[in-house]
Amino acid sequence: MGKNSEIADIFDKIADALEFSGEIIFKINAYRKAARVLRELSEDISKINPAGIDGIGRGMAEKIQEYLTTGKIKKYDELISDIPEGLLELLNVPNLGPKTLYLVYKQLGIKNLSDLENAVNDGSLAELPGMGDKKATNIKKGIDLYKAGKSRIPIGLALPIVTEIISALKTITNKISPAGSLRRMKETVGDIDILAADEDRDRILETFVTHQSVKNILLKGNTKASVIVDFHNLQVDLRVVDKNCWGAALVYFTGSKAHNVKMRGLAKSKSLKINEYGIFRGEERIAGKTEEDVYRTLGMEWIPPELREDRGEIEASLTGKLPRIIELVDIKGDLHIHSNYSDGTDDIKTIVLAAKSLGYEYVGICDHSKTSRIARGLDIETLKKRNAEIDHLQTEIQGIKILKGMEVDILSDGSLDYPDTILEQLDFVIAAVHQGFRKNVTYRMKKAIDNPFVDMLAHPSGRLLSGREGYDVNLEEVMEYAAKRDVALEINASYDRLDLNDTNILKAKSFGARFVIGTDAHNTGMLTDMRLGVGMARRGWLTKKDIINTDKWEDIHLRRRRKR
DNA sequence: GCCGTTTTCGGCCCGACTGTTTTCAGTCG
Repeated sequence: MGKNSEIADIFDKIADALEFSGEIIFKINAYRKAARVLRELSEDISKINPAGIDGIGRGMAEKIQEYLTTGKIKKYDELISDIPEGLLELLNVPNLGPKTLYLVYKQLGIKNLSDLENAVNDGSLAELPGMGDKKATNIKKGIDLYKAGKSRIPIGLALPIVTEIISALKTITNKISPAGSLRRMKETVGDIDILAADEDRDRILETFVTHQSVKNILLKGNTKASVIVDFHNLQVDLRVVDKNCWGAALVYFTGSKAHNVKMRGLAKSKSLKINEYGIFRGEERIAGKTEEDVYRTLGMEWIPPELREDRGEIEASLTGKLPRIIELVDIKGDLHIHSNYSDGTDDIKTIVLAAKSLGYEYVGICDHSKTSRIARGLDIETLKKRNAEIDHLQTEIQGIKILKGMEVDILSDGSLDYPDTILEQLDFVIAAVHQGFRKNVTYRMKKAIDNPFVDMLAHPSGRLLSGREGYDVNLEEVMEYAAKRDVALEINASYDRLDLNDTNILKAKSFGARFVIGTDAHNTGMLTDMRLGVGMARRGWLTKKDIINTDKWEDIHLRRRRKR
């Protein structure tokens, strides 16, 4: 939705500028809310009357109209006129907020990231009023996270733009696929690789570099082109190969590097040579048309891209012991969805119908508990009201089971946010840490796991791909504890979380843990993030059996159903 | 800046944590 997100971006930038200038927080929040509303709007804002939408008042409606007619918003231009360009970008540095940014700007004249780094390193930042060594150290950490996060973006953000480009190219050729880390479903991606096979290379390359998302062309030759797209300044490389080389090229460009190195070594041990054009015995090309062909020639089964990290997949393939990893179609329901009873956007009925249209057999409504005030957590009365609504709705809607779940906060002493008598009335409980990230998290999580009504543990590490460190927790200890007590570990499929990630999944699996994949969706559009969670599970070598929401609801071996 | 309307003004965004402080400010979710 082009205009919607363009205007939303400007509103967010206005909010940043206001925050920097010390404006009252309510005005800032009004802009942020309007931005969010615009992003989540299903209609094109240029086609409807913005007045009347919740969160868009007269002022916002006027600014929207102004943008639609003139292409700019005067208020924004005025606000940023005396702020150095790029300065507000530093608000994305974790641990550096608007107040501190204003302080270092006024006192030290800091205008960009390298200024900031210098001020941290030479100690001048630490000497400012209200600052100190620890704050400076935290900002330094923030700078490191910021830099690391900037070079790669979450796969969930990259997928839509890649899908868009690929579908544009599909009008020309059917032989086209993402490659690289995107195809392997890594949690973040740097550059994007796309592979195509076509006779008419010029036409496909030309279509690619003239795609509407392309901001500038880095290079364009006979077989490949590189561009920067107008989305997080992402670099996208397209390579076009001969149809006969498709399989070999796809293996080569999918990687990983470690996987390819081992494959080449294997080929060499059989007196063969493997490259992006095929497998060769001397001068003779003996394979390369399909991926299956390539692997078979080396005595292997085809290996799913998500496993190609040299974590034992080549050995397993050679001995016919590759696991049959989970697929998206195996998922029978989503158990982590927020309704508008807490901080979700959609009402329960909308969610249920969306879940049904995805083919799910059951859907778990899963709102925040009362202590998560900012997320509009439910007090007990509201919870009862919500549950009654679910009961009523179930009489109305057939063909999908609606489950009463809650994402219940683990409090600072490790107790849960509702008494057991309330937890008992729910179909399932996902326990979650939402505050006190540095405070006895290991102890608190274990204590929560001890509660017989806790069935699952939400986003166990707590890290965000956008740059928040996870909880201060001994994750292995918690995962092993949960595995022994039959509490399922969540693979949170929200694009910024992907938590547990692949390495943690592999570790947890070694403890015999069971898993649940949930989207943590806050609107129905986010339900499709399930594919990201499944991707993570596949990277963690999980099969259908490892994941509880691949079973029918009645058959799920739920913690609370155990004999106690 | 938005919202409701018993109020066209006065609420709204609250609590935890950290680090700097000695009573609080900044950041985060």
